[in-house]
Amino acid sequence: MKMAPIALKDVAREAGVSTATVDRVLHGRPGVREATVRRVKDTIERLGFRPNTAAAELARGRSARFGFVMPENTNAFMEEIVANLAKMRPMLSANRIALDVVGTNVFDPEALATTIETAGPHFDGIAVVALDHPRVRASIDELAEAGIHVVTLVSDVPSSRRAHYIGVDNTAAGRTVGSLIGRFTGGRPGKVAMIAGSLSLRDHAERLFGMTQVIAAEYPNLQFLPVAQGCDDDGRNAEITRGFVEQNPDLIAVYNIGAGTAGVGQTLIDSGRARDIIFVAHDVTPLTQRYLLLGVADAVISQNPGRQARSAVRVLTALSRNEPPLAEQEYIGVEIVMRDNMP
Amino acid sequence: MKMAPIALKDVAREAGVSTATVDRVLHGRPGVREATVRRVKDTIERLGFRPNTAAAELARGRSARFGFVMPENTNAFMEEIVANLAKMRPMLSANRIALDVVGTNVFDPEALATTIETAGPHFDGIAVVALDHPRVRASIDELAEAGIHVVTLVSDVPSSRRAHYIGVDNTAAGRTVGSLIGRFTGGRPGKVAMIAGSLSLRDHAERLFGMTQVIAAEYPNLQFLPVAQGCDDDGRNAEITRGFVEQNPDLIAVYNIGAGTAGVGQTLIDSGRARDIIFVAHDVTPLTQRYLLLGVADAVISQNPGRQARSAVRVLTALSRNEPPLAEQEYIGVEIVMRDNMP
DNA sequence: CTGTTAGCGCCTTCAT
DNA sequence: ATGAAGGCGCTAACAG
Repeated sequence: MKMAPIALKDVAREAGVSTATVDRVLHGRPGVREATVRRVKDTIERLGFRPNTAAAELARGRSARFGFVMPENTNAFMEEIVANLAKMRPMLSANRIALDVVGTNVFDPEALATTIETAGPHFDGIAVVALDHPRVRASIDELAEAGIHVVTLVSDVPSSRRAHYIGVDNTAAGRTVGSLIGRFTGGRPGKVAMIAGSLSLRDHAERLFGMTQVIAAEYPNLQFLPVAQGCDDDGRNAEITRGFVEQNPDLIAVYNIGAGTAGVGQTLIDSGRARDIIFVAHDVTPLTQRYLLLGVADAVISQNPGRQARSAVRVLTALSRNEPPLAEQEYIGVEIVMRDNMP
Repeated sequence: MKMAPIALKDVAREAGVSTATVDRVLHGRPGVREATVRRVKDTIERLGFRPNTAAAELARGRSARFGFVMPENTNAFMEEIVANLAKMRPMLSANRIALDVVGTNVFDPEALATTIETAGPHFDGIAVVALDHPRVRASIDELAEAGIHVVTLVSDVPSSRRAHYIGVDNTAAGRTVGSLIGRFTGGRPGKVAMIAGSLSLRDHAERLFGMTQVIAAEYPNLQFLPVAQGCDDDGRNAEITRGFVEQNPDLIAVYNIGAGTAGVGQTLIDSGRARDIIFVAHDVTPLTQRYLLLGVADAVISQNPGRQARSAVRVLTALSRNEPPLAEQEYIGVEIVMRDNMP
């Protein structure tokens, strides 16, 4: 007892019009009398008709190509995103959508903007790991103006015309770290060290802001050491950390805001104080997982790269079909990963 | 300069066979000489052909109907799942897949098993919030035997023939809570109270196990009070909590393993010790969010209901198409939610 | 303004 | 063992 699903032609018959007219009404195309529109809409409503996606896709026969503008000097996190994109390719190509990854120096506004402007027009939509800079913003706006969908990935340019930001709220991430460190130190007094890659990176600055905000307001037992910048480099970070450890016997917590976690971690281990000093870092990698297991790191803040990759593709796909992305589904949260809830 | 994508007919032409033969090879159907199979496969490989999903779906014209066997006396978490399923309906019906929610008493093995056996055959696949009980296991195995895909949701029956479990590792969730409480108490001595709904529920028992395991092994400063069972009921939980608070001036942490969090929370607030006693509960709801904001709750463990709903549908869909679900994408992690990283 | 018609790319009888 | 041909439900070009 399975009845055939309602098709467009059923609506046409019931409404006493042709399928072409129903199609026009369905897509709000002009050239249909108001009265007819109403009648068709009523019929659609009455029959509970939903156009078959597969048929529509096939008939439209259009394909899409999306570009991902990613940093060239890959770190583990970015590599994960790229790897996940690669993993989706077969499935996507079965839906006639193609993905290209374009490498660039995302730290150089000029280079990034040029890449966006040059590569952008080849695509139906692009995802950009963006630096928040006027020059970059202009290039994004220009593309958007030209009808190419732009989404920002991992790092946002809030004031631009990007259609969507896929990534976490870095201030919230920082606040979370602040609370974690505050709670983990349990009221004991001591010094807290923060190591950023570069404070001219929006995400690093925001994380730092959130973290210090919470600690300053709620954990008077903790004192900040001056923020260091290590360019996300293991060597520099190791040196910086060594300085902190040696000069501060009362060092109680370290927050590595960016990459270069190996440099920080190894120095803590070498100092013999790894298990006493609270250490919070970002991104789940084999290294940070090991640190969690060993008790070197106490928590890792993660922004699920796989999910961000899939989300970016979904959003770009939705945009190129003129459908609204489902905000709730695309929300990327700040994830706290500890030893016991590692993926 | 956009070249037409490779279609099945291109493969047919290149291989010197008909489209029907290519189709047979593509789906491993019999009736093709070994040599031909090889030739066609090579051609597919060489051209990088991927069958167009939309066209395949359309031509197959099949539809699917999935059943969700859910608890009848809804709690907020289950309601969220149902609400999310409802939200997906329009999109799914455009893909010719329908969803039915079947209510039942999931705590009564007999009732649950009967529902599974009765409702199951009407569907192409079902998702069950399952109780781990021989009677239930048998009904799942029977359905699976009959070729109906079964996935367990939220609560697993590991030894059954279910094709997939969509939910968190509750032992890991418990261990996470143990670590959180251990860290948050920062070495101070005190008593820890645990309130379960019922220890005959697998998930509650597992959470308790994980939590006590960690605390017993790593936080000798903490002592357990005897586990209470409050049937996930606010009233019972309030009473239980009152007992704990009044009789233990050194109560330092409370873990509510199941639902009925309002009962626990309100009692803590009334006692005036809410901010001093560490309180960890499960599931993000308006209530627990408020508790986090107020400092009544210190952390909430979440198993994203929306994600589980979507995952269940994706997995059932994949199964009914004889495709393997993508394990990585369907992994549901234990999420730690604190005041600063609330969704 | 509205209808006719020819596909989109694959699957599925039915022949051969 | 293989091929020919007719859809699946919707869209778009072209008539009228």
